[in-house]
Amino acid sequence: MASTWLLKTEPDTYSFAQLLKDRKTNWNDVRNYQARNFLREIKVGDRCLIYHSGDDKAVVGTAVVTKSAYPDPDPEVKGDWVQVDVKAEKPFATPVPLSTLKATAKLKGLLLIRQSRLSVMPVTEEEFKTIGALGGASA
DNA sequence: GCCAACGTTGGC
DNA sequence: GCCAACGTTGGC
Repeated sequence: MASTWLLKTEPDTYSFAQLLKDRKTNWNDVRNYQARNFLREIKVGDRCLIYHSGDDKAVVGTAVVTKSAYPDPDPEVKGDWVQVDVKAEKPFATPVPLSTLKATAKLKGLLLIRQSRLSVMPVTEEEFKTIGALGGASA
């Protein structure tokens, strides 16, 4: 059974718009053990919310996993880090800002709110649907 | 193995 | 630009 996740990115570094343009990308540069452990649990077909930190601070769209965790192939990378491949699914008609996430009772448990520095985190099916509805995505 | 110091991230 | 949260590092 597929899981749902939230992936955070700095729009200056790699934006969802760029992902839409590329259609798919390797989600690399995660350098946090907790985030890495979540990355390893991600499976092909899992759906992800894409969140922009920094200036946007909003969930901007969804993506689908096309390859589960594999070692970062960059020889410069020291240590046991992994990445996954994702393809763009759809952009939200209306990006859902952090302030809205915080103001929504159903989303009180979001890890994003409790632990803002985590860059890869699980979300529940219900949270995924709730955020999708707020963003105007058709399920 | 503990804890203080320090660095980084991200929101305001 | 500041501050809070949290992770990492290094001394003991």
